[in-house]
Amino acid sequence: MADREDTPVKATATSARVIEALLELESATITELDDHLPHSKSTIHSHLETLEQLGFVVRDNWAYQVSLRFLEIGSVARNRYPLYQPGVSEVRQLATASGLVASLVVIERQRGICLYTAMGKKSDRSFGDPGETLPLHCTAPGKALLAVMAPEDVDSIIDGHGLREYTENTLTSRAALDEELQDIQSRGIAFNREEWREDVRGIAAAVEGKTGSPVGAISVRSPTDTMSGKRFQQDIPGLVISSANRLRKALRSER
Amino acid sequence: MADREDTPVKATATSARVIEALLELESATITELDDHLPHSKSTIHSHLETLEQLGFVVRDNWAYQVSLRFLEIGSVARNRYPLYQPGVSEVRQLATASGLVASLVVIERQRGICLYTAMGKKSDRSFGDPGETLPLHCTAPGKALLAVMAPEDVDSIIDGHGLREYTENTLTSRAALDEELQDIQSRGIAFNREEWREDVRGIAAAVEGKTGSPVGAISVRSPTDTMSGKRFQQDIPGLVISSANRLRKALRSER
DNA sequence: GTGGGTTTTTCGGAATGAGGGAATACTTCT
DNA sequence: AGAAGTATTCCCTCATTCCGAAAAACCCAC
Repeated sequence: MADREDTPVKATATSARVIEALLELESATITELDDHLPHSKSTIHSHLETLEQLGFVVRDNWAYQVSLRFLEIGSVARNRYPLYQPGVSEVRQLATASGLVASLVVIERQRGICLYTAMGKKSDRSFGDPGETLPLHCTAPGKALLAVMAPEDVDSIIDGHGLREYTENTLTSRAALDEELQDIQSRGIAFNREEWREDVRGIAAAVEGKTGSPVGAISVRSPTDTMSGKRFQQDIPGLVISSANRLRKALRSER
Repeated sequence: MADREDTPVKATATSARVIEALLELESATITELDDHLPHSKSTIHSHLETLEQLGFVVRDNWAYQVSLRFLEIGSVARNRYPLYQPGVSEVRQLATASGLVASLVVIERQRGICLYTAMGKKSDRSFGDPGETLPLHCTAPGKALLAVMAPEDVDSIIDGHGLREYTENTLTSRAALDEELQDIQSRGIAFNREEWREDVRGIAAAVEGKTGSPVGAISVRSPTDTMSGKRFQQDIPGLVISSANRLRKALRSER
């Protein structure tokens, strides 16, 4: 979220700010938006009316909200990923086999983004909604993806986002991260030991395209008590690796 | 898609047109967009650069595409619906029990919109993506919703959209539709007998809020050969009705 | 019903920014 | 290297965005 004032088309940026404010407030009136935005009420009113006519915003009396149009467009964006269709069934199977939360993650706009999440028996759905972003340097799928990326791309991402410390386990030095990525690269699997959130461990494997560039990662996560010992070191990693292998094969046969 | 030239903020409408063109073309260059849009290349370039900076569009060299940001925002829009969370598990259960495709549908912007779709054993995923719109007058969930709406709202929807004929079974006269809605209202269940697409039958029940206004519908659909006779008349309708009842109860206990 | 407080919507005017066309930079193929 | 096609920049003009204030709509209590 750097400077967003230098866009060529300012009015579109204003509309985007209105949408963003609607996201934060869930549902808002014009006066509420007026408090959260550096614009006059009449301006906000114009943009809301425009966005409503275009179908991006719905109003219930005086409460404005973002519409499901975003979901429709988002579905198109998601279906574009060749990983998606074969990934869904693979993630479901992985969730069932492990009993944990399994996700499909891709990289877009230098961020990790969740495409799909399936839940196993003993999992609570705390996060992992489609479209949700997750940091790359301190999650299992994020690190798995970084490990197969071109070094210059990794540099540009780390330079842009830094290595924010989420927990005491977060790797915050570039050297430590590089060493870890080397490790992940040689083993073909990435671990997250409560580096992002307390009491959440994760395991992930990246899936590369034919050029070696990453197309996504498949991952599972769970509270620490269900992810420790041999289960964390061998059993679950085995499931993840074979899922990733099946996915690679499915992708290769498709195109 | 009526006149969209009279929006207060024209630049936002232009950006929306660019996004829409990107949806149709899946992925496009500036010159391709130039052919599909009544704007100069420099204008299109400005809007694409703006949309990219705002995160709504991504580019891979010269191919522009809509981004997963829409999915993220769409998720927020979807989670706003109180029907969604309890509906997902109900739809899954219904899909498993029936072996067919089950969906959760709501009304927004005078259209039926699919919130979630689950698939049973013998179902192919031909349509039903989240965010997908479906006509109201010739689908089971659509008719179920119309049947519990206030008459004036039904009028305004029919007036706005008409009764387009999709197949020879589509109800195209207002009188026939009204009679059908009456029927649905008294039975509490709606049927679609290939009125929208050939060889697709559907069954749905609406879920009303405390004020009687509809909050959504739960439905199943399948090719005709698996939906006929007693199965179509009794077995599946029974499953749908009990699902809807459980959903009503779940909604009532939540708030 | 009637009226006050609140919120939305309309209206005009001034400054700015959107948009078109042509020129330039870039990439890719021959 | 040259050519063809593409993206990007530049500049100028007219339309438009944006604001502030006034008007209208709405909700509440009385």
